[in-house]
Amino acid sequence: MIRVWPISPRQACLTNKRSTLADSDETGPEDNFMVTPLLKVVLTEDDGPVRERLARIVHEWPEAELCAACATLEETQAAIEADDIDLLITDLKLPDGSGIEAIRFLARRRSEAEAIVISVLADERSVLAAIEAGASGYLLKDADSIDLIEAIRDVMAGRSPISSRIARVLVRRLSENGNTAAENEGARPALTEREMDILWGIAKGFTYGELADSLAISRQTVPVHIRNIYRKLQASNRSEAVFEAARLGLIRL
Amino acid sequence: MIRVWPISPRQACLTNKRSTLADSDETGPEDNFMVTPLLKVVLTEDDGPVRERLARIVHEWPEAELCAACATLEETQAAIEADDIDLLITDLKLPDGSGIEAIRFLARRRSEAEAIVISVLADERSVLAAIEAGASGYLLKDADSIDLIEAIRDVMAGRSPISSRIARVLVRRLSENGNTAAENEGARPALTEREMDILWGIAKGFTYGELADSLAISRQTVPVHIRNIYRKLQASNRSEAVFEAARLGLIRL
DNA sequence: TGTGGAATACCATGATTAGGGTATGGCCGA
DNA sequence: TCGGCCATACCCTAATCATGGTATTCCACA
Repeated sequence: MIRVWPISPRQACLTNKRSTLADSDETGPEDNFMVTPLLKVVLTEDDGPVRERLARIVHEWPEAELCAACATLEETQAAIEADDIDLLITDLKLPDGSGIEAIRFLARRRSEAEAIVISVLADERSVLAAIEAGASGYLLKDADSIDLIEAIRDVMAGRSPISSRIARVLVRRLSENGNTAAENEGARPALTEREMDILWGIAKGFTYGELADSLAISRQTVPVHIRNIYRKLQASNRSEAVFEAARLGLIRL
Repeated sequence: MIRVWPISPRQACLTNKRSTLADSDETGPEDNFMVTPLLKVVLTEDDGPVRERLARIVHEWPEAELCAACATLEETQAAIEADDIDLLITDLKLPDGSGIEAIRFLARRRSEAEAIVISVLADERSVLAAIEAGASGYLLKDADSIDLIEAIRDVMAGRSPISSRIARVLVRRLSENGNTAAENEGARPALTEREMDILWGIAKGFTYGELADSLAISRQTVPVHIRNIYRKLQASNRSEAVFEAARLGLIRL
């Protein structure tokens, strides 16, 4: 079965050139439309009734083809192996492992496929692990009524359907980065330009002589700068200075 | 005017301990409710008609008090100064600056206040800057119809109302972290436990003698491990080894 | 069951480098 | 004019690097 399907940003991005996609489409003046096979979906959920309910939603949606409805990690991996799927919708708590492993498995096989998590878990570890594994969507099961089709449309269009409670975890994580960076900014000792040059050389393992040559200064001047760096970083030798500098973000790694 | 208001996780978190938080799931016993004044809101939006529309929504909502409806950054900062507000709803593009500055300003004055961005901007820089400045919500203006009240409820309950297109930016950023970490995992040389001990000591600036003492091994053994570390990290001295180790994420800073 | 390899540990020495101290002078902005 | 930054110079001690070795344990593979 073949259907007309609007090009998603994701798809356009994934094949190489947009022109390839556009050229293969002869259905009309709108080159935003192309002939696309059904979206191949695998659904994983260990709870039978819930799985049935979700499966029915996907199944009744004419734009997708439900390749498999799995209850375990093993089944899911088999389903991913068996078929080049476009989307995995998975629970996290599975009897034989975590849905995160399924997402990783999918990412390795088909990096262009998408994954949506549907789970009751909202703790930071689960959420971040799922995102880092490659999930693009994360819906909380306790939501009054998950609009699964809306979520699928979102994710295939390059957006991320995420419950607001889950989103808070992401926001907190990212804002922490900002805060710590900003805090360190204040506590960061001010090194002079020359000292930064020297610091870089130290990190790269240069000796006094190499440092002097590369900066075109006297060999005897180098250790003076180095000692000033030690004082400012409260270090007493090179490796400690590099460690402190890295910790304070003075050196970009 | 005084109203009964459920404790938000945010508020619970600020008052004291996490236990309060866990118990505060909506319909619990009476001590989950407290007497609270109206939510004090400042709204900033440079486009007049849009501002009027949003202001009316907030104004007509009985649970909030609209302290000010501003068109510029300056007005916003003045409004924040004038009143201990609970929530800032702001656009990013303002005639005299960025709404991000308003968020930063608010974070400095009242760190417990929340901020929601409503903007047409969806680029990574704007989104991440807003989040790092302290925004908890980010709604895209092109959304068909923003449910502002729902967003306010979300954010005051410790959730993060975020448009799915914006969420994708956050997801991408966080999953990149995961990927680079995972990639480095592969390229990362495998140091033995002993070598990691030694590496730590090096980073802290220990000498051979201190290293030997702290690990209870012979002074002569230390340089052997160190040379092995150099070989594995392709370094030729201590500082370079620390630098490489930090770069590869072998050392948590 | 044996055997190779890796990791760990120990020993020794000469050449090189780093670290600490102290001193002097030029330059520039407050 | 003073202080901070940069640069230069010398000397001495301590530490490191690159070499040589040898021995033990443990694990994987044949």
